[in-house]
Amino acid sequence: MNNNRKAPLEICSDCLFKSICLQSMSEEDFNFLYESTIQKTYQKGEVIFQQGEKSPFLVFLQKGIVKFNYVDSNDKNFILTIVSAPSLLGLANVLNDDINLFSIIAIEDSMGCQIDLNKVKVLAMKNKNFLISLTKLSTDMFRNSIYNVISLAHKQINGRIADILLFLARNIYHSNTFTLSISRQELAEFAGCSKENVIKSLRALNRDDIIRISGKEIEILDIKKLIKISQKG
Amino acid sequence: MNNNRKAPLEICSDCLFKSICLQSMSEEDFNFLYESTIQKTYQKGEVIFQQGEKSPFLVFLQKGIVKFNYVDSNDKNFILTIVSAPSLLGLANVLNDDINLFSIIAIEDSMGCQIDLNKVKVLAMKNKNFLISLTKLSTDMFRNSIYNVISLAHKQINGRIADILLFLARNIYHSNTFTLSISRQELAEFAGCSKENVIKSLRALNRDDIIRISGKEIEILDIKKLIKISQKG
DNA sequence: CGCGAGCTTGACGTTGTTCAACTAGAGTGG
DNA sequence: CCACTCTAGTTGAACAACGTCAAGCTCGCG
Repeated sequence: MNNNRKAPLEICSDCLFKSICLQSMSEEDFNFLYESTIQKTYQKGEVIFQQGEKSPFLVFLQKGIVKFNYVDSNDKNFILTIVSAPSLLGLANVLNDDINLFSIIAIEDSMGCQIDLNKVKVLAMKNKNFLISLTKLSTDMFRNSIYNVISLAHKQINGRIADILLFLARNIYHSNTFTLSISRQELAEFAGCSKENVIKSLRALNRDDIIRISGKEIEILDIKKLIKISQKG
Repeated sequence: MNNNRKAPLEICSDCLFKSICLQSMSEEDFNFLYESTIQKTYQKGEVIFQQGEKSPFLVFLQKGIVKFNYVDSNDKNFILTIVSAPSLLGLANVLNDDINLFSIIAIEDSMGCQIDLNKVKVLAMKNKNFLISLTKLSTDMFRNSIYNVISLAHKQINGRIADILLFLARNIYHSNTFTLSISRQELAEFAGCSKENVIKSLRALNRDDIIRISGKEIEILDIKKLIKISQKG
């Protein structure tokens, strides 16, 4: 497999994950972790973690964008959140070694390193600063998810679409102009509504000169109005 | 203040929090924590953690039921979840010492012990097993919140009310017959809809002999049908 | 060129909100 | 003891929001 190789040290020399690790562990411990690390590329649509299965690794996403996708008992898809590199994926399973609650799927061609979960556990037990770092990452996720609950549960479509656009601009694309990595259908799965209503909401924002859309190209023209719509719900 | 006293060791002898702590720390360490612990009673409606403030303590809820309440910028209330004793409250702030994201408010007369957060941190740094226990509790919360997101975001009212009734019966009251601790309005804040629709949904379930309601008394008669409604959405 | 997937639009029915009116029970003061 | 008031609960009607459906469109690709 050409998308699956041992991470060569040279390109790892400026690896963010390495530098984060070295803040809380010795070079020796990092090399112990690094030994069994596998660099992988993921094409758009490829599943990194499969809902319902166990995964004996974490993935440090070096490049790309992924969605957290939950499929319910009626085979409906829900996007719980979208995450861009750099990010450590799979943490929800570090301490409880349960099956994956949801899938993580690339929505852009991505690259990441599979890190042996057992070794992570060994190091976390051995090194409290590393454990604290992991725990912080994990609780951050919880905090973020609360805002998602509130947005989804209690705003109507325009407010939710505004939320999502702001989220994408701020947290994923880091720009007010971006090319959407997901379809209208997936936007609907994120917003918790039908794709038709996503379209109508986007059109209305376009008509009112708050955003400019052209296919998957989106530009936020008036971020203050967008924030107002988000807050009003 | 008569609702605020040093926890006397005698009634603490069969304390669940103590026995949990002693699984991962020495008696000496527990006494260090215990020294500054204050036992408090909270009346129904009393705020235990205030959204927007910092709280230099955790609370181990020994008795009672509380709601996690978020107030948004439009002064609307949202109940994020309901938790019953025994439970450790305030954990979201252990590692990130930010302000409280939401309030925690008693919905039944309750009793809990305030535990000094700084001492918890000292012990968590010193004792990795304790830190792991705390982290597990914290990630459990995250996992549970995912199901909440899905229910709230993507089900219609009957499904959400069914979810809430099942949640209350299983996780809070531990019985299919219970006396609601919250008003219809609060149920609406939990379900993310208007109180009128909560009432109509409850009436319909009552009419179909799936539940029996009389004021705040609720009895689940046909749990299988209720589960079916919950799954159907 | 023609196919297919994703996108878009409008019509229509369903679901949920808002509003206003009414009821029941609890507390208060004369 | 009776008004009076306050709050929570309830009901129905009008209206708005949203989902579904069916049809047509666009664009990339073979």
